[in-house]
Amino acid sequence: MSEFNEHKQCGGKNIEKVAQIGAMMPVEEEIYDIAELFKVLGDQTRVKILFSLIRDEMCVCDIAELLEMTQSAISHQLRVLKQARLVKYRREGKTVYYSVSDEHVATILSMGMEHITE
Amino acid sequence: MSEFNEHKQCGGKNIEKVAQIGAMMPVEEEIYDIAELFKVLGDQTRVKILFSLIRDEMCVCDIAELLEMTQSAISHQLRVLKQARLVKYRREGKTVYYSVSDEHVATILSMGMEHITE
DNA sequence: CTTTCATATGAATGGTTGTTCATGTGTTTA
DNA sequence: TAAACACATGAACAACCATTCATATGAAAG
Repeated sequence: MSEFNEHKQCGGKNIEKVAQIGAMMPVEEEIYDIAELFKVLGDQTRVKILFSLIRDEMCVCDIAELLEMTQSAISHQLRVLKQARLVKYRREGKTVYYSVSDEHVATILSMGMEHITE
Repeated sequence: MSEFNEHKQCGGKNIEKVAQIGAMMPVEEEIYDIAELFKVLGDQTRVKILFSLIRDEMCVCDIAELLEMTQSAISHQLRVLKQARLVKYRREGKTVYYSVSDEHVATILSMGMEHITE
């Protein structure tokens, strides 16, 4: 029990436990992808954009007006969200309408909302 | 002199829609907190730590050994996770054991895992 | 008390990132 | 055709961040 859990210069005797938990760890690529996903969600502007698009699709300049930011800044962030497959778009003439890629996005955001309100 | 009204046609047509969606937006403080939460989750090292602690509590040097990183780096990241209330700790002599603060953490991580595997 | 061990922390640094500015692309209209 | 419009994009810059290094707590053992 505890006599096999003693430390010796930081890391001598918990080899079993470390190996066991290490075996359950997702592979490096999955870790990378998950961190990248949350990194994309870790920005106020992008969170605001997603909360907007959850309600209804919107064109770029309407998002810019809503968030009181430049069209360029919004466009840059939409690119990041698009690359993370969090939003999709459709073209209608000069206008491009963005929307969340699926209902999964709303779920993740509401999980975040739940965590901060407790 | 609104620099946000540069796009005349687009901004003019959708005033109602913009106002409507703006009214449904979470307040600034909630947006900030949600973005901060995801920012904490947006790092490979912290994701690995959380995936480890989901299985069982662990002391700092075991985490360092598992992830093949220095004790200092792990300690710094545990501080970030602790401030975000994602992990808790208990002291036992010289050793400090960390664990996830609640089962909510596993839910958020599995949501991320779901999104990247499609 | 002194030493050793586990962990915490401050400072420095190299790398990353969000916004701005200027410009480019593609579409519609005059 | 040319002009106007909606959006995209490259470069630059300041702000931020994760790790390293050195050092500081704090607890148990000698």
